[in-house]
Amino acid sequence: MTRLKVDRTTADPIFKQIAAQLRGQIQAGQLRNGELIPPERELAASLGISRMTLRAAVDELVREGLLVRQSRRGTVVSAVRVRKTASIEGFMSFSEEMRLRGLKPSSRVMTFSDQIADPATAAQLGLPVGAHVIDLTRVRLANGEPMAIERSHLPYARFSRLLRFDLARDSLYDLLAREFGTRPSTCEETIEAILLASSDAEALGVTVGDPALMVSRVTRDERGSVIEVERTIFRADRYRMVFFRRR
Amino acid sequence: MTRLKVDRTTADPIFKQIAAQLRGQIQAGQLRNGELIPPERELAASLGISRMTLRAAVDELVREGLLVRQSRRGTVVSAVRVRKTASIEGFMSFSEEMRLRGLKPSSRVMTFSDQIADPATAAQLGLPVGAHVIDLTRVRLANGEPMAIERSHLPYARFSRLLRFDLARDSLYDLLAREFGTRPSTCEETIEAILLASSDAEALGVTVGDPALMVSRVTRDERGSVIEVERTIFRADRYRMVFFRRR
DNA sequence: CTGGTCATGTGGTATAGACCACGATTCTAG
DNA sequence: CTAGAATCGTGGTCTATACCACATGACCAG
Repeated sequence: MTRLKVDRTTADPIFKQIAAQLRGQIQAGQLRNGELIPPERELAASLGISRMTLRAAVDELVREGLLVRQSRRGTVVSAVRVRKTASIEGFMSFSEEMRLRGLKPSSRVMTFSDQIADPATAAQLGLPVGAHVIDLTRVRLANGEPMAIERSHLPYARFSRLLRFDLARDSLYDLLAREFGTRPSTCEETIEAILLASSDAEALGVTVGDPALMVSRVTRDERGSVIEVERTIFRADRYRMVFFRRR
Repeated sequence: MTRLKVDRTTADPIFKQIAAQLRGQIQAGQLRNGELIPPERELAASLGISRMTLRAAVDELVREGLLVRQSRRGTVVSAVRVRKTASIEGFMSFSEEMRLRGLKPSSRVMTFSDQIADPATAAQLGLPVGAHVIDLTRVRLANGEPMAIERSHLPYARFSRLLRFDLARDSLYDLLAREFGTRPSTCEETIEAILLASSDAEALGVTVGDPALMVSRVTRDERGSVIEVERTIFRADRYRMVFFRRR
């Protein structure tokens, strides 16, 4: 285990510094899988910090799954969960996900206008019946190949300015962050298997009756307001979802 | 906010007691969405506990998303995420999930024997080629209706005793815990959409060519050893997956 | 060699106190 | 009345210390 350093001059909390260094050493393989890290008291003393501070750092990595505490034995490195599973935590937009996989995302815009919301969508958005919404329907491509059909609805009152932008080029989440200072914070997803209807199959360039994954998502900002309701249909032959889960 | 209680006679840690009570009050709606809870110092003093202990409790609920800390302002209730989404965190066996939904799980055992593992399964289990595995294939029912076909493989060397039990009645995870002291700790899941082949469709009592969700799972214990490789096929018309995600 | 006993060391929990940064509030000078 | 200054209160961080339960390994009696 390489020597860790504490910098008391920065604003960065000590426990975050330690956590970052430990994380780096684990991910770089300097700390090997199954290896015991030094006891908390010893490690804290050698760093000149309190044991409680060190524990805060270790806690972080335990939550991330990189370390596992074994009561009365020690704390071991658990890097089982390497980089294989990318879409682990949090959630991502199509653009973000494709970039993470090393693919180039793009879009073909099918619909981009404001409309009267159907009652179900309005309810999901937390809007009154008859409210205006932005309807953005895009075929999403990765390296030029159709992967999914994504239909998003956003409250018009809040995001009407969005209609000025080119959603074929820009990422929706990027635009929301840049132009509105809005960041997705939580979402609720429903995943089901469907058969492709003819229009969707055509847009994706596959056969009618092929299977597909349908992911419905309600996205909220930090304050809990719904910012987007989205339904994406993924080609089953090109897309699968991978999760890493703990309990 | 209802008065909280601390019991210093139980083995249950104080911070967990407080966390459980706060969680209950939020979920019961006694603490309303957006409401500020009392300042940490004040609440800790009124409970006769240290501020750090109270913070440990609050930390738990913050991680669960039930509370949100706002620096220099206070801590607010954020119960957007009500109980609607059950299958949120961690992962569950079929039995556990159905019970949580208020349905009665049962099984029809199709295969339950030891076999030579095919190479791919052996690799996933971390066993050498040609190793013995237990093959457990069951039709899973909820309230008597077929919901899924689940095929599990477990290392024979470790779990051979399992073959003595009745897997039509018992939950696999329950047995692993009770008889082997083994608890699933992490898993990696892959979700895809497929079309049902004739044999699977027949077992589920649906039509060939219907869509289905296929969930492949590699489950590990606390020490990172693979304990089970499982592939479950769910009827699309009766099953969807729901996730709550944060980022 | 065997079985039990006991000391040691580990993470788990709890405490009381301290200082910081900064938003909100109150006070004060003009 | 207003603008700026001072204060207060909040969560965020850090410290030093204490005790607990129990896994482990050393030790000892037989």
